[in-house]
Amino acid sequence: MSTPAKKHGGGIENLFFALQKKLFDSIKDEIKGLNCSIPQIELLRHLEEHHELSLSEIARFLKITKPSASVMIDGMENRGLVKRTIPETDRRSVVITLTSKSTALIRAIAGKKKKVISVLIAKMSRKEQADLFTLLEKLINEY
Amino acid sequence: MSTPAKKHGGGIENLFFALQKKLFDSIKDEIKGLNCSIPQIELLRHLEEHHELSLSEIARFLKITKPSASVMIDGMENRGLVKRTIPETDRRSVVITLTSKSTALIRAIAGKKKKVISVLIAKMSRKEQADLFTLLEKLINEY
DNA sequence: TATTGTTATACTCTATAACTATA
DNA sequence: TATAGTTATAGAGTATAACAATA
Repeated sequence: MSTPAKKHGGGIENLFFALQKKLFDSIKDEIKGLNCSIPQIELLRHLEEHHELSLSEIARFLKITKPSASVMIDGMENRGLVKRTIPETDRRSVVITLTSKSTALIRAIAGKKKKVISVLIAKMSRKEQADLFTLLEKLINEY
Repeated sequence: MSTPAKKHGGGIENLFFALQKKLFDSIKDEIKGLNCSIPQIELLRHLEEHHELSLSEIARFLKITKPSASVMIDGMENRGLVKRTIPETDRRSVVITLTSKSTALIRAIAGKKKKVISVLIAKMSRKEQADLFTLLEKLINEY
């Protein structure tokens, strides 16, 4: 009983990474056709939560460089997904916000992601689902 | 008690995706400098388990097209990480195998991935770890 | 004809280096 | 001088279309 998980190629870490790959692959399938990369979707979700972010904050959140973030925002701005504003308080900086178009898109994406998870947990009992979420929550909050 | 997880922006699915992002970000940090992308590492791990794979099998596993797989293998072959062989039984196909260099690399990567997980679960009790792994295992095996 | 893989070409994501504008 | 962001350029990863070799 001291080694609870031994499948998927030899260790508990592989269990996590197998799950991670499956989630990743499923999301890719689901969002195909929405014309939005996974980092872009993460950004939209984060913007929905924080309402406005500077370019530096976006780069930090996505763990990419500022030039990369700048280019990404260029593309998203051209597609009408975000808006750049220069605040009067510091005219060097840029504030990025959602648009009505991206607000609608977020709802569509949230639905597709929810679908991935519901398939994933469909065969677990209510009790198992509750236990799993409690443990995942603990894991993430302590990280 | 019917909705066990409500943090991280409003739903149980976000818990999964928050975990997924954290794992992904951590792995990226850990493997920085090894000069290997995450798909390439997944492939090496898969090759270690299956010993040899055709190009089509690789494309299917990574969920990329055959031309993309071909290009990826070009790069990995140039860096001495895989070897192409043409089997006598079907001279259209290609068999990809590991090299001694990549066998060593896999060990290094496995260590780094293990480290990510050990940090992640460090503050959980043995009982919690065991419960979590049992549930994750069930999740993945039923998927 | 069907299958396996490659080549040609193009687009997206990311990086580093050098730059501009503002503080 | 330091900070926030942009532009120029390059490399990796991926795709589609067209191709070659083998079955």
